[in-house]
Amino acid sequence: MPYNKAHTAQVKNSIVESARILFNRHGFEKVTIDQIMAHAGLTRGGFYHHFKSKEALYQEAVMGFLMGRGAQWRCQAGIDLNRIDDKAAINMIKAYLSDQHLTDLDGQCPMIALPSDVARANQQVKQSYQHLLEGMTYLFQTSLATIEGDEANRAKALSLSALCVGGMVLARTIPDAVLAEEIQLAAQQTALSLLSECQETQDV
Amino acid sequence: MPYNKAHTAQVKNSIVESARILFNRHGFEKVTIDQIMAHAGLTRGGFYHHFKSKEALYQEAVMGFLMGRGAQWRCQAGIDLNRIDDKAAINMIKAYLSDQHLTDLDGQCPMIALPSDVARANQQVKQSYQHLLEGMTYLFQTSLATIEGDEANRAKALSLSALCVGGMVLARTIPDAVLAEEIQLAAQQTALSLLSECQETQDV
DNA sequence: TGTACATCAGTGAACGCGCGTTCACTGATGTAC
DNA sequence: TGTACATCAGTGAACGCGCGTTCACTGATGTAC
Repeated sequence: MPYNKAHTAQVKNSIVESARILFNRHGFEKVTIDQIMAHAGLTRGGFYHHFKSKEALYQEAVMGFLMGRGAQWRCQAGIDLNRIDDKAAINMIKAYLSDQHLTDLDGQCPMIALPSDVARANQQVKQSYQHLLEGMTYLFQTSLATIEGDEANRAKALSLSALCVGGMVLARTIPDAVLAEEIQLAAQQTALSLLSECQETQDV
Repeated sequence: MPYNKAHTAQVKNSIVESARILFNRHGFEKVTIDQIMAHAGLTRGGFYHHFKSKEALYQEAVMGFLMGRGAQWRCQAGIDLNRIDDKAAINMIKAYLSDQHLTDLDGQCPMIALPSDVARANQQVKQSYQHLLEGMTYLFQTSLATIEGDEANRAKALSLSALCVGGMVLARTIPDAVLAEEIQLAAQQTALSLLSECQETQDV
């Protein structure tokens, strides 16, 4: 009997994590299996012991963010998915639309790093992407509900997601760093004012 | 003397237009020069009489949208860049965040169709992308200025751009059509309410 | 008006490289006895 | 405790295909005379 399951799982996980980082940086097409395996300290051939194809890995890499690097990210931002309070939305907006998130290409949310790549990938990859969006929207919606009750928050939660992702996608893509900073800050400011609107409603 | 300049320009333009459509649909990497030339009714070899490389074409394809398909798009939306009035922002939001724009993969704004592709392309391509964003932001900012004067509109104009692009990028990428529709409508609703905020301010 | 000709857009075969995938093999692991 | 062995993760060479780019050639164009 060779190698225990823990070892196999660990190796597989390190391939997924390497892939996630490299896809984030260079996109799905431009990253080769060689590069991914080398990044994980392995060689090409072993790849197909762990994955059916390159695209199967893609799906796992996008999906893996939520529980892997994303969990770490949420922790730093002071967000606990099991206890979403009125501060969760504010924390999310500030952390998502931050300089640090914009600069950290490796750890960036795949919704920012890979939108047009995913739009052309297979159904499973898109599904993973959708899970990320649903997670973010759920967080906003639940957090908003603690402030002003349930109704009419759905649209606001979706808009906050769009503002977060849109602001960061644009900031990441345009070459002028000053303009990038400006749009990221503007989006943050508008998102926060959409939140405080709610609190005012509550106060009245 | 072979062929006049008008003919050459026309052929070049049809290659750029074919490229724009195919890039929009399948992304930069997945489209081959063969496919582009065939779409334009030509064969492979002639390509290098018109462009230095595939990436040079990419830049022209993104850039070309503003004056080509984009001009047509603005016209349908009732927007005249030479006369930006208070209705321009409303028209833009309604047309940009519309079902028609979401469905029309070929004619879609490259800011939606190609964000993560462009983020990894060369400086010129990114510059073209930035021009598109600047054009949109300029429209919002100028339109807002007719409502409530100049100050503090910059941030709002940038946020509207982020909301428009973000809403459409997400709607385009997620596989659930119902959710896609929902986010597109939510973003539109929020964008329009950001505008009417301004008008209320003006009334006071 | 008609003909020779210079130009260069357009053609399609060929080149060369890179990458996803396959495959025969090696050798580390841990169980069986 | 020690040894033989079955398993399969990991290796690296090889395959085959596709694509960006090059190149020698063709032939349509429109000027020159």
